[in-house]
Amino acid sequence: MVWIDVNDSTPIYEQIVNQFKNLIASGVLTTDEKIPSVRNMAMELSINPNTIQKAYAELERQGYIYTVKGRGNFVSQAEKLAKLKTQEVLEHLESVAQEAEKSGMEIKQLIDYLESR
Amino acid sequence: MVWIDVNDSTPIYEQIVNQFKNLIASGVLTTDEKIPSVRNMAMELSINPNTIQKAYAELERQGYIYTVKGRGNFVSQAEKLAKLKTQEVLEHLESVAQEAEKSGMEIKQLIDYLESR
Amino acid sequence: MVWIDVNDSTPIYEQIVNQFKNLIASGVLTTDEKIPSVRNMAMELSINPNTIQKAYAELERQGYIYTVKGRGNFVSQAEKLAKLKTQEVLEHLESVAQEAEKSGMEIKQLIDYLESR
Amino acid sequence: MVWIDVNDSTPIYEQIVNQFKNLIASGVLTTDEKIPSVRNMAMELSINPNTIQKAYAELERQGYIYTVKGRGNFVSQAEKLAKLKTQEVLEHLESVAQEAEKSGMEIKQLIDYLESR
DNA sequence: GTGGTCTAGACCACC
DNA sequence: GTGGTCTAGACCACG
Repeated sequence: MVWIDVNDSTPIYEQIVNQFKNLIASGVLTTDEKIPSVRNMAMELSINPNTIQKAYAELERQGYIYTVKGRGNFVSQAEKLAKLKTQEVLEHLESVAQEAEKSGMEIKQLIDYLESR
Repeated sequence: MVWIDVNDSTPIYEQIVNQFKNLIASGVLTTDEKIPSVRNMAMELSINPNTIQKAYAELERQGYIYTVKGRGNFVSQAEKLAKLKTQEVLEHLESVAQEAEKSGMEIKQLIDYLESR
Repeated sequence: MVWIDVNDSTPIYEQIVNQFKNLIASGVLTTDEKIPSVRNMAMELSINPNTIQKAYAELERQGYIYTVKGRGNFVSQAEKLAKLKTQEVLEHLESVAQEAEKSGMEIKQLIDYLESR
Repeated sequence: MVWIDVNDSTPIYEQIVNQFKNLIASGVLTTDEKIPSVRNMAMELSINPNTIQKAYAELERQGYIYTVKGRGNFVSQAEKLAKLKTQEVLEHLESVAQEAEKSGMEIKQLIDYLESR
């Protein structure tokens, strides 16, 4: 369900965070569903438990999951989260749009690219 | 012409690189134009010359400027570079598009956003 | 495994880069093998860590190694790199060939030299 | 007869030295022929006379030209110089050969390349 | 004055 | 522990 790419320069914990956000936003993980424990996840990916811990803490901070001590980590209300993620993607899109403008491109070029994909 | 944002977590040298790439791509800096010397730039921004050095080395590596020892740094053929930068922006756009798909969004949402800007 | 020659006018970081490229191309270092950490290398050669850093950054840029933050630097797919290095050597050979022609020599002289080595 | 390439990272004075060495070795310039004065050369190439001075000094040091105060600079015995240059080229070839061996290549590959040019 | 390299020492993010 | 960035200050080659 989740995997890591050591060749990718983005921090491992961040790779994990991103993948969970995608899984939740796309509906693969549903509201109140339990996600793997820190230990299991660490063993499965054979990485340091601290790294998983950090990823889960970040997911909780951003509101994607909630923690119940002694029971595990669970997905928050997924419908709301989909909107959250959508907004985040649009913010990234906004960044690209601004980058394009700063370098003298027209927004139309971006639209053309998306349509021709 | 160029400034740095200490609150921005991206490395200073990278901020400088990006700004020069934009200035060149947008035609503000023209072919063979001299850019500020390492020392002047460092004093103006009150940061260490080594940091500017690193930024300029990266710009040269990416082909945006060329260096003449003892004389300074100069803008490469700007027309070609604009295309280079355009391609780079489209790659960033592609990343966002893939991120959108992974989280269950439709590309149309992105196009809508761009058109309504 | 690696050493530096202070009498050599080529920059220290470049000497290190070249030696690693040779070690990788010749198969002494194999795919995914870990190379010494920046700090260890610096202590062993008793030079500044920044210089090693620069060398490793250059090796990564040229695709010979990849970096995992917090873990270290590792050799990329060595088989492909051997071809890369071969191509580089042939480019150097081409330079010599052109130099020979400019100064009125015959290519045959070069071949004779290589055969009589 | 001689020109400089500012985009080339090799020092200007060295570019001039190399070109004269080639012109002499290939017989374009003959024994005791006068070469342009420092001033003329500097004006023609629109560069600093000091740079030409440095180039001529280097050529004299290597035995390619000799200076007569108040009269100018002249080409040394060209036949000997051709051999000198030949030897230099072979030394460069030797460097490439050693580089090839260090990276696990066969000398035959170099010969093949030269023959197929 | 220009860029290029190196040292010494520090701080941060990541694992 | 790892690599990445930055500062401060120095020396060299080049023009």
